[in-house]
Amino acid sequence: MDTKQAVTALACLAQEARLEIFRLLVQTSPAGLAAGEIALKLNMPSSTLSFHLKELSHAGLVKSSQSGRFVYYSTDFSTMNALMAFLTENCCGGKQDCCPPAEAAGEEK
Amino acid sequence: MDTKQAVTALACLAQEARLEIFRLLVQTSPAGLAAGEIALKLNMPSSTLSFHLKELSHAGLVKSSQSGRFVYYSTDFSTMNALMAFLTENCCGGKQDCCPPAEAAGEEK
DNA sequence: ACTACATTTCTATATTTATGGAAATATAGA
DNA sequence: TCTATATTTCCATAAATATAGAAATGTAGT
Repeated sequence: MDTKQAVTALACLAQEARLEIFRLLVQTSPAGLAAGEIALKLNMPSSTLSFHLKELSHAGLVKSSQSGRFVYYSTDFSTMNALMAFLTENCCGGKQDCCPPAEAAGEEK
Repeated sequence: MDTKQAVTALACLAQEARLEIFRLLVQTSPAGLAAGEIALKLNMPSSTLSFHLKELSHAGLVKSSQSGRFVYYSTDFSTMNALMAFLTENCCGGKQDCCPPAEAAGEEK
């Protein structure tokens, strides 16, 4: 992931409505939710939701699949993964400090 | 860190100029740099830089300390830490998947 | 106090982004 | 085809954000 992609992904999550949408999809992962269900749960006009879903899709943070009249959205974890790696590397000095995974390997600095 | 703080921090980093500033400060951590040095390195007008530094300060991502006529800026890792924790918890389903052990550079799933 | 330099605030402007109603599009069933 | 429902696109408007020159402020040395 390069800087531009990171900025796009960050900008996507840096918006209350979109962060809510994304968190909801994380919670319901991997099944996902139809657009209408999201709109209902978050009490959001469909056009506004559609706008945000497009942004999230464009940033690669969510993926969609049509099923009949419904469009299901779900988290694309690979992008979130890449974003976390980018931040760890570029914004945490590569230090484990910023990434507390409670790992077993025992490497310490 | 609550949602509002997370959105503020994310919005701060979701801007090319600010991300550059922050990365530069991470690289020069923990010493930090004077505002003028940053402006020089990034070739940025001082007023523009000052605007962005204020944003970063307000988000708690950087801290400053005056020394004579210079104001030194440096990374506040505790906020970045909290942001990473927030993302891991809320946007990665609490899974380790999103928080790779940093040593596996080119690992692909 | 005066000068030099560092940084911030003021100000205006340009640009981007968010919102939501209305219309259009897509899908399925009778 | 007609109708009902799901989702998206179109559009206008409102709001937030970025940029940078000019002026103001702060700090130190003479």
